[in-house]
Amino acid sequence: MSTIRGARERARIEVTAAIKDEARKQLAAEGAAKLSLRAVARELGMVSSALYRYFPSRDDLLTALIVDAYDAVGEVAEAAGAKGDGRSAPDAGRWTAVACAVREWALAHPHEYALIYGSPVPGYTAPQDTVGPASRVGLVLIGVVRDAHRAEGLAVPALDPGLRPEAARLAADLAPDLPPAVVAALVAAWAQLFGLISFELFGQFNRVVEAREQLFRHAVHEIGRSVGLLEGRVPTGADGPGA
Amino acid sequence: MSTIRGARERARIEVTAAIKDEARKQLAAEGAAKLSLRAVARELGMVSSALYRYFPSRDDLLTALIVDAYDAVGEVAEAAGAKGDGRSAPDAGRWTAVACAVREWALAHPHEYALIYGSPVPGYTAPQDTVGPASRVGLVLIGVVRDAHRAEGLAVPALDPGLRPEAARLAADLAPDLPPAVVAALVAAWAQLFGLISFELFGQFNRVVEAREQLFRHAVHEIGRSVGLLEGRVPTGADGPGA
DNA sequence: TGTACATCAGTGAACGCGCGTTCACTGATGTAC
DNA sequence: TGTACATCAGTGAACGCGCGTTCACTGATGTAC
Repeated sequence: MSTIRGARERARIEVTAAIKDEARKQLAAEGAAKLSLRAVARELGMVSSALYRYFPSRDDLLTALIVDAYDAVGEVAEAAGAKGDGRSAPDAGRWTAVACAVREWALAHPHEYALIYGSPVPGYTAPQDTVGPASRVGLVLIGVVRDAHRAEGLAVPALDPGLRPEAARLAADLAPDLPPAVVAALVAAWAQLFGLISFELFGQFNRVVEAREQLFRHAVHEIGRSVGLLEGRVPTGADGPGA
Repeated sequence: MSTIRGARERARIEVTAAIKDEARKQLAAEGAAKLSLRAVARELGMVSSALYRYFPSRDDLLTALIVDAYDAVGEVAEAAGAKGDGRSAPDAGRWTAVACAVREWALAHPHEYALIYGSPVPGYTAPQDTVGPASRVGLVLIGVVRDAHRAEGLAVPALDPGLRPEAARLAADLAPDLPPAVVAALVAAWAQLFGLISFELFGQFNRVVEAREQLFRHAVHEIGRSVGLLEGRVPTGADGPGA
């Protein structure tokens, strides 16, 4: 029924995809601010007004790209988080695997990464459609920690009393089954993880850091510890004793 | 001698400053990608070609704004780092003070922050002039940790063997007087700190985190611990025992 | 199966806009004698 | 102090460009009888 509805519908799906692909190419070449409907149409051999059959405006095309990007990185994170799923797996390893998967996706798609985790596009405000896809990576991180908690493999971190109400609120919203201290630490960890990726991608590590993957893995491992994940081995080598 | 050289020179300095101020205003209104020489000139009651007496091109104006922004946040960080300077001060407190100062500057100047710590402006490559100013915040953080180290108030963190060569290289480049493990942790901490600020500023915390300053302070305190700074009190409240 | 009509993808011209940069110029400010 | 010349900030017109969006249109694809 809804599978194949005829040439018209199939053509529409294909052309829509072609427009998004070409737009992604231009994103990679010029950045989001310079993404232009006319240039996309030109490259596809269409006339610019034809695109309006597919996207009512430039902003809607941007929104579609943003949703796709969130979904792409979310999928990659979910796949990495699923490997060796369940409580038998070493959770510190899964945590690192998810972080590394996100980083690798970002390195492979720097402009799509910038689109969703960089400075907001001026004059553009993300509509409601983006919030679901935007949360996928976060949910994977929560999932890893939840599994560790269920397996009693979590050392609940200390919680600053001043942060207690906010931590309780965050936990109620995001993961009622986890200790508030863990959820608060998770939210911070989430931001810190993307901070490492953004600094690498946006050039702040240029002429400073060389062994970027190693530094990343090490830092991610430490961040994992900050949310309570117990000692695993860092894949690049052995650990010394902790503080 | 070099102080006052006549009306022409003074006028030049004033007009240059006025151009940068107006450009900063437009940055705040529209973002870096849409910064336009013509709009700046228009707002100043000049003709667009007149700006070429002051900046040889749009990119040079952008560079000047970038340098100014790095200098502004660097100055703020240095001031916060200098308060209670020397080894008698509680270094964890200074660490937090520097981080909070940077965050507050960022909240007050979101577009200037985005200009230097957000996604790179497409088609623009930062010239050499920016590297000095760009390193000021990092140097302040190194300074705080160095003072702690001199006062023997530093718990040198464990170093993953796989990271040892990179850590040694980083230490040689950035702070030969500090243990390599500390320098590697510092570089990661630097990125993580800005990750927290960027997530807040770029909207990732919208509808998620409410008590942002508290979460920030807490996370910064933990990051300070990850580089080896010893227990201080978090200004917002008391700490529980560590892991 | 065949015809009449509806749908809709794509066209091409046009609207009105803003941009960075160049160039020959005017006229005020500064300098040397 | 006064004159001749050099410097240089700012003008105004122009160049060539690209943009998002609208609109009346053509012609192919799909639908109902």
